[in-house]
Amino acid sequence: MKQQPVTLKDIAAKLGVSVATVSRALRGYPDIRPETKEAVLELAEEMRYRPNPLAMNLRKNQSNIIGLMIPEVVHHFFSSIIEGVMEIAEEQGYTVMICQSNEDFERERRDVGMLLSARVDGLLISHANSTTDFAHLQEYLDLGIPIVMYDKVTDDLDVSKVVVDDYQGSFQATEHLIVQGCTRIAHIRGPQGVKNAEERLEGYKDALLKHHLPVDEELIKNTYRVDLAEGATATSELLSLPHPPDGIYAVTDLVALGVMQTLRESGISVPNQMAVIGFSNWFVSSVVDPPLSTVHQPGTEIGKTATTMLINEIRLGQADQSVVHETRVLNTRLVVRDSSKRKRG
Amino acid sequence: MKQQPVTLKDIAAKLGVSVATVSRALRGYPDIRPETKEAVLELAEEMRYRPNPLAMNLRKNQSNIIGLMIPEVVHHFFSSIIEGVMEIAEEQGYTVMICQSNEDFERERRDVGMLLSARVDGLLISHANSTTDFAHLQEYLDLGIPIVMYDKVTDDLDVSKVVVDDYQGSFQATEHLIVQGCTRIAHIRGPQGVKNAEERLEGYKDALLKHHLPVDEELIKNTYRVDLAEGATATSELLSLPHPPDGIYAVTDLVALGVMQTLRESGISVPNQMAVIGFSNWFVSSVVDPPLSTVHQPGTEIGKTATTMLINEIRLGQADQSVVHETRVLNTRLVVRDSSKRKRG
DNA sequence: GTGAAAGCGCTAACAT
DNA sequence: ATGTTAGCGCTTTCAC
Repeated sequence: MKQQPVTLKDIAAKLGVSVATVSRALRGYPDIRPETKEAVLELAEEMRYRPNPLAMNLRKNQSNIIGLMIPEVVHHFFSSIIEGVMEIAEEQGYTVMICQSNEDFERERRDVGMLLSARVDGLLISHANSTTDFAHLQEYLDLGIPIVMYDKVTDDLDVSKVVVDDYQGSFQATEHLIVQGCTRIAHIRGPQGVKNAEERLEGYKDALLKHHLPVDEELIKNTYRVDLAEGATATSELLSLPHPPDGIYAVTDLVALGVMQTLRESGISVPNQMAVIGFSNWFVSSVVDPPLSTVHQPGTEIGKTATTMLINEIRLGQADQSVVHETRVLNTRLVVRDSSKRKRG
Repeated sequence: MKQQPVTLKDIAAKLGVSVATVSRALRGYPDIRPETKEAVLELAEEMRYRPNPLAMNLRKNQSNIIGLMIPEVVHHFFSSIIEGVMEIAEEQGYTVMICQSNEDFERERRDVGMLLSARVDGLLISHANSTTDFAHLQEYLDLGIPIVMYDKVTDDLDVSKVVVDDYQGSFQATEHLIVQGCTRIAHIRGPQGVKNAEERLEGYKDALLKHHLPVDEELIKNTYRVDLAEGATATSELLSLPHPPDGIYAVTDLVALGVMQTLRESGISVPNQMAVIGFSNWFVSSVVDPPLSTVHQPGTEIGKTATTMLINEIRLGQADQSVVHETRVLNTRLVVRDSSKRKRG
């Protein structure tokens, strides 16, 4: 009932030649008689021969699989990264094995181990917010398996990295609010110890300093899960301050949406009473009312760049050549929409 | 520099036993001396042995890989399906290889072939809107590789399927608008020949008929790419009708968002002048203003169900047992938000 | 120019 | 209870 896939042996048998000859013909090996080659190619085509990657890879001791650790699949920013990764991987003959950490360190460690067991040739990872110990990744490096970190990276590991310029993006977002006339700008920040959250905080502070505005710790709110609800809570707290802000810069669009919902419920008009800006440029930001200003992070580009770098390192490693790690910083782009656009005067 | 992964041979050598013994100890084979077993287990742990799946799979002639064809990765509905698929796959020891068809038939055919070459044990597919020829899938069936279709399915193939009850969801959405007092309800429909688009159209028509409302072809608009812009265009056309509708039911939320944008620009108030409802329940629908009523499609459940069914068929096939194909219809759920909620009276 | 044989890491008869 | 052998499909010496 279930027909077996065609193997080299099948072709060899039908042609009365050896398996080796068929193999050589198929991979365009030089020392082969043209007629033989042609006969093989023709029969292979006719029998719909497909090389068995498991056998090939076992032989070469490689899998042609790239592991991708991603915090959340259902998330515009991350799914656009996946898209970029897949595009390059497919183009280069690699397949992608995706695992979702859900921002959970234990799960990350388990899945990273699973990918190692699956013999991935390289790993792309944005680590969970809760990750502080990188021993599970060091294990890869000890085995000579390259890692490229993207988005959430750490200085603790000597690997190549792809990040966006969080500091610059954050600086621009804050400065934009200042230019719009805001003088008390709150920042709802990301989790402590997470690099890009820290950089965004720095960019925010430096923009204030540049414009001789005070950095008021009262106006800096923390998040932990970085979600809608935390944006809402932080906003309520900010509104109940004796001297509330006139602008809010949220660490990510989702949080900014929570901000906007609470403002709407509180009858505060955006942008005139309160200017709002987010970070990431999710699709949803463009369709809410008022459309949310934000900082665009080039998700697909991050995915493409990281994958290109990783495959490059994989190939260098296979050729026993030395690799030089590098950190690529991609530019963000300020996207001004109505939520921060004050009328002139 | 690059240390080789530990193999059974390494363990056997260190322990002075044969490879077979080590293999047996590791897989809990009965006929083995407790001391031997313990020694093996201990050393394997110490040496951080990980079985090479390529070797095991080559032996068993299976890959433990599930192929997943998905129209678009960056799409809330589809990424939640991916999440469901990954959850079950990981739980069952399978890995997922994802390919994106981008609604392009040629790309779908190519990628389906690539997955076949990668020797996937089974295939999950939502076919592209443009797919009418299913020979590339029949090839799987001929090879005894199970397929489960989800979301976009066809009657042309004898395989298991997972769909949502588009007809019922559509009927409910339309009836809801009628109950809210709409008497001229437009439908912006999905592409011709695509099954779920046709079913939604039927549900719409039948709801009108049930309530003795005429089906006016003028009020049925087509889409091809099913995007924001088409929703906007269709709305403009509907508004310029001599007798415009008082409710719009769009085939999917994205289209409904285009509808809402155009209505806002035209100064038409939602829901009172025009009630709007979409389909799919994207995350974005809950955060727009007014929040968009819609029909929830359980994406994660679709992914989980389809994967469970597929793995089941894979295992039955491996055990040479017969499989019975079935079609699972998951219920949709009407989500009423402000875009369709008319004031009483 | 082509065949024979070894081996990638593992499992499963078949021996002992 | 353990070792020996063969083989999964493929590539790559080494012969001839």
